Amino acid sequence: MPNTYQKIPLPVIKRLPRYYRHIVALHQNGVETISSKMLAARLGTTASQVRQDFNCFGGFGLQGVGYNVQLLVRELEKLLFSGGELSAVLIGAGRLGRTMAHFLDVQAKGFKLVAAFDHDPEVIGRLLGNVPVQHVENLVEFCKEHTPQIAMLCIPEKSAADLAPLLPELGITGVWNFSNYDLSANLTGIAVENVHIGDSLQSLGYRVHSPAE
Amino acid sequence: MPNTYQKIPLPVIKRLPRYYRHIVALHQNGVETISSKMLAARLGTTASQVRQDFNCFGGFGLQGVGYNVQLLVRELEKLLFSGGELSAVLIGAGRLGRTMAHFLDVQAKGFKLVAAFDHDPEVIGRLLGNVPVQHVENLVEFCKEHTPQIAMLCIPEKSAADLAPLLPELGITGVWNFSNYDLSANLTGIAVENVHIGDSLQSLGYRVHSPAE
DNA sequence: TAGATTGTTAATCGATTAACAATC
DNA sequence: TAGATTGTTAATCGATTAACAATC
Repeated sequence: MPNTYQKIPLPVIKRLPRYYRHIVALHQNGVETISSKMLAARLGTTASQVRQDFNCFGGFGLQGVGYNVQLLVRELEKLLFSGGELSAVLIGAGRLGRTMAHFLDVQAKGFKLVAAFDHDPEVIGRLLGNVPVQHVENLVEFCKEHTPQIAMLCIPEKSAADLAPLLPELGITGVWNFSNYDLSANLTGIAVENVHIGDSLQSLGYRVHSPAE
Repeated sequence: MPNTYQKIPLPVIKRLPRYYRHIVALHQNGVETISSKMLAARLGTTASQVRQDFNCFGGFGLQGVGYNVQLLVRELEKLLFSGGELSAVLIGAGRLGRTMAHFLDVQAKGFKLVAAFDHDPEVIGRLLGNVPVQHVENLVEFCKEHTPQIAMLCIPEKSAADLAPLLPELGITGVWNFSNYDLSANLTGIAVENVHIGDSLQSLGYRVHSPAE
């Protein structure tokens, strides 16, 4: 089916988790049907955007009626979680890395921590969940054997820059990047999600300081 | 000077920390001058964008020559850090909260952790840096007395929803929000920076799963 | 002076919002 | 049938990119 495919804009994809959270909440409150207008009001957006977004995936709604909440839950779960559990390796088991690995493993749905790596003897051997931190020199062999899909990068910029070119060879298909190194530009065929908490905080500082608006 | 003011677009503000990082690196490498073209290449963006962005703050460059790196460092530091150190309180001293408070206090420039609050007896009394976790019932009084500027929200969605309307009264001018509750819509006059790590991970999952692109 | 590169205006692109015919 | 609300096309808005005159 060539040319049938329609690219989903990234902004839409990034809104999916938020839709999902709100729809699940509605479902738990026993709401059975919701209009784009009411959903938009909850989310602080416009009814147009809700309809446009849902229609990227092919109209879940019923004209004159609205959206069936249960169906919406199912469709969003299909979008977000079908395809099975994703296995993740942590690279950099410092404080931030350990916290994020715990988050992924325990609080997030659809992900599993399968290994953790560091070069600091202080943290090697330490347990994250039931995964022990290994020396990073084992990383290549581990990936060859277990083919994890996700790499969590919680290492300094310099180390990330060194590691980046290796990622495709390791078979990694998604990177959750907490390092300052900007991966997006340098990788193709690998999904990258950058979480630059330092930048985030700095930009907040600017806005608090600046007289503007 | 009415109407002279020109609003800086949020996307530009969010790029400032990244410019700053790269410019500092150049400065440390002894680079004295850089053109928008070369800087853009480093950043993976366009020369046009670099020039447009810098010109929001009034041309730091010299036609025919480029940008003086040292001057750029100074100007960006003026933008990002002038106005003095910002004091921050942590609300929610769980694992994520403690990690982020540590980051803000120790790794980030221009911020200082001055208090931490929770309601869990398990963590109350515990030290973060040299700040002990207090019971959250002390929050209002603490803010009245010490007027911290930043609140770090590391609490569940429900608690954040309850807390949100209080923030203006507390004199908070910036929120670094790690809760799922979407503050942006509900606050005016307070800068909000949302870090939705759960959403971030979920959207990565979608992109890894989806056949697209 | 000639070459380079900025500051700034104009053109393009994409995302958001509005409008409305289709239809439950 | 009338009212409501979607799916979808059109209009608007803002951000990014391109172009070029100003000027070092």
